[in-house]
Amino acid sequence: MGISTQDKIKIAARKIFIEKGYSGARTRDIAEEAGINLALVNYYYRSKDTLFKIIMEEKIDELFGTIIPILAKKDTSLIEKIDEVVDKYFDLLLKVPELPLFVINELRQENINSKIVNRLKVIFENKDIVKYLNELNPNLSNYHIMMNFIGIIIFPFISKPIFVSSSIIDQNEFSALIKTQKGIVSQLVKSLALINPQIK
Amino acid sequence: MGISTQDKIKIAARKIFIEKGYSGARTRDIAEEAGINLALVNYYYRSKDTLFKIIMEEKIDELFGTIIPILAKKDTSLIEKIDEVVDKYFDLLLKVPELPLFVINELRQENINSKIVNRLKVIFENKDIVKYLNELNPNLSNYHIMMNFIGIIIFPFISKPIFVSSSIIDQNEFSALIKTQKGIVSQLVKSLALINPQIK
DNA sequence: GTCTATAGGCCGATAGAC
DNA sequence: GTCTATCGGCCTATAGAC
Repeated sequence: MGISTQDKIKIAARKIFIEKGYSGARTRDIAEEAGINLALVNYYYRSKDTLFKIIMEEKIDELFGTIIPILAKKDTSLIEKIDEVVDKYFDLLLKVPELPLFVINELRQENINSKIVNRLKVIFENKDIVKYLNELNPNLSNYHIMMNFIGIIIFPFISKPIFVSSSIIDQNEFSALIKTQKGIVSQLVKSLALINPQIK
Repeated sequence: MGISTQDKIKIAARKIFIEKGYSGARTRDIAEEAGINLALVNYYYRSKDTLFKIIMEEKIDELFGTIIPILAKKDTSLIEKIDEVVDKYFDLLLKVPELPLFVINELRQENINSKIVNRLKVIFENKDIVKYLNELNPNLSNYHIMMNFIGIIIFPFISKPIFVSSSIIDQNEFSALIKTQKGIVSQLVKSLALINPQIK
């Protein structure tokens, strides 16, 4: 069984939108990448905008959805949760390193609809998650913990373009760096426990 | 003395490019923001592309140039250097929080020219900087130290869109969070010294 | 230097044949 | 469902008047 035309378009759209962003991507790029006729993009998805919103929603779920079921579990310790989240994120981000930068960058533009906003709110205001994360360091606010927790995990992937597109390192060296980075991240997240915002 | 037309265009271009990225920005937006006639953009800067490259170079210097003179100083301790870098970055990024995301995102596209690449290389391969930073943790490679050092400082600003555009927090709350974040970042950078990539 | 007007090309979207 | 052809609009860039 081959892939349906509709799915070919979606697969191509994922690649092109992530690569070039909404305004940099052309429906012609997507059609070419999918190996189908330009008119079919509109036939199946009505407009570039509709297609983009579908991809965006999917990617937000992929990026933030990973974290919910793990952190909300009731029978694991906080340390186990952290290790599992770091594990899962590195698996995901090694496959799609551009994901965090794509999502964050498009969130900044006004392409957002209320559906996406609500999805984010559900994640960040989930009471179980807030409660468990707070155990990490009671001196810090929920947002600080959340911001630093997520930030420490994803920043190696966000900073990738600095090192790779400037040819300071290449793709292979980046992959090697990331293997060590995983251990660093794991320890760094746990060291959030030691931080006291009162002292300097 | 008023501002020259040429400068008005550059000031407007900074704002528009940072807000919308290269492909999302229109020369019409820039002209309107500058309060001048559309044709003058091309009169003074020949093309959108030329103007963009000027802004980009300026912003890369702003973002990465800050770090060089501080880290290369010979008469300050590593801890003093870290504190000064964190200080300077927070001053800068409180004024232009969108700066890191803008630069990194555009680096990812192919808009780069060799001039910019070279500038990055000069920074990341400066022997003094490499030597001093390595004192922080001899168990880690230069790139790991550099990546984590820069990453820890800038990720609060990069993750801003996640929290702000989803209305989880607003601009004022973000500013308040950032004040505490500065202390966290300072301690987090120093805790890189304790990390051992061997253990898990 | 600054304006108006427009060229020229690209892009999203659709009409209509098969 | 898939194609070709094309429309209409927008965007960068420039020609030419002042």
